[in-house]
Amino acid sequence: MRSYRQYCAMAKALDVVGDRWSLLIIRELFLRDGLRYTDLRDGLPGIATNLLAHRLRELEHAGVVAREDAPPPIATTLYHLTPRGRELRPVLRALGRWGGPLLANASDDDAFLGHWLALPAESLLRDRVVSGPPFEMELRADDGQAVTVDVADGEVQARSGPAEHPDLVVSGPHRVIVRLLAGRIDTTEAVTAGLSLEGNLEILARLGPPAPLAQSL
Amino acid sequence: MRSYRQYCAMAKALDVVGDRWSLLIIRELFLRDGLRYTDLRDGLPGIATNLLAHRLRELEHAGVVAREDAPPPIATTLYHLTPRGRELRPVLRALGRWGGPLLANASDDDAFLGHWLALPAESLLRDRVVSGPPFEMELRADDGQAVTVDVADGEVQARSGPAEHPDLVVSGPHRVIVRLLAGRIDTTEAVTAGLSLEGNLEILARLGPPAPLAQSL
DNA sequence: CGGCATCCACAGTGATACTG
DNA sequence: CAGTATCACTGTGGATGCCG
Repeated sequence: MRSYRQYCAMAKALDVVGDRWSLLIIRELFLRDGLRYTDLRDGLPGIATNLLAHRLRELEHAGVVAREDAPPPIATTLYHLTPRGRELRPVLRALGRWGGPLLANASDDDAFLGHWLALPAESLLRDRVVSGPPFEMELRADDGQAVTVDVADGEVQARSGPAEHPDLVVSGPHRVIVRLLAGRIDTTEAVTAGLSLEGNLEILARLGPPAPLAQSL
Repeated sequence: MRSYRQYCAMAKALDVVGDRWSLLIIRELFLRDGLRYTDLRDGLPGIATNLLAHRLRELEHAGVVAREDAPPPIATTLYHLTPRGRELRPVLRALGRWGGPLLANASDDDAFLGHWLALPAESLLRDRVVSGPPFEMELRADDGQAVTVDVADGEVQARSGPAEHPDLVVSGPHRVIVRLLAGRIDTTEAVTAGLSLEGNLEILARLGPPAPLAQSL
């Protein structure tokens, strides 16, 4: 993208991350750091491969992304966020919160990947019982990809991958999972809509209330 | 912009505000709400007029911007942010904070407009003496445009336009003003670099410390 | 003058094919 | 696996024209 050529912090930021696909590439690296080129491509349905290669070079040059020649057993290069790139987290979170309500009128044939569930999980859930025992929840979308949500000490952290000892496993259509996370439906309605809940259901009461914006999901 | 077609809140947000110029148009409406078309164009150096018209229609359709037929004396239409548009504030702030350090290596011929000073003023300044008396500071960049900074009760608010009874007037080259706001230079250095400070200098000590990111300005 | 629409040259984008 | 090459297409920037 050509520069805006404005002495303004926002314009300068957009000069770096305002290109089409750039922030979504960074989203993927946030969700699962240390990705191969093909993993990135698979995580970005719709991107053209030449464009991904071009963006990665731009972001690397801007100091947001770093490539690493993977350690011996693997013969590939891995893409990481630099510390400077990780400072984009507030930008991603603000965008995600603002965009949440727009999911309500999403198209049925929008692409979806299970590891994306980590985003609404972290942005919509709160631990209401700070003194409660830690617990682990596994979200499993229809594509089989699992996300682990760790709740402890008032903090909610989500990461890609299955849980070791989940107290609760939530699996089913991704749109139902997201609406449950947003508090738009309760567990009864979720089960009716095709969700499967296995484990300790009571821990769900500990989560929430969802952020106000989530109400429109 | 064509949609990313991903069931992801970030992608949906970028479908709406990810187009080139869109977030900068919203920046202008944040800084000075109720703008005429030409005011908007003048506040966005480099934009093509047809593109501005196109973006405004898209943003209006998305519910971010609303147009208003101005009240009788004036015969023009004014552009506003809707409540939904004003919810983009966290996005703009996060972007501005991240982009701040990039101003350090800005080009000398980057465009600048005085009312943009409201952005670094709000993002970099803090009122350290919550119990202190309110005061007013006027920033006046080289283009003559003034920004008023109101400090009271631990809050810092900046708005476009001159101050009624400024306790301090800061005028000079915009890059020097920004570096002073960021705490990269002190008043002595600022004056050496061409800044003029008129009024009560001691109130500057009440402002700051600047956010960590600002240190690289 | 404010608020666009039209036109054009060019840069960015997307789909597919191909290569080391 | 990790890209590069090609090419049709679309978006962008700049200039200019139009109309109340």
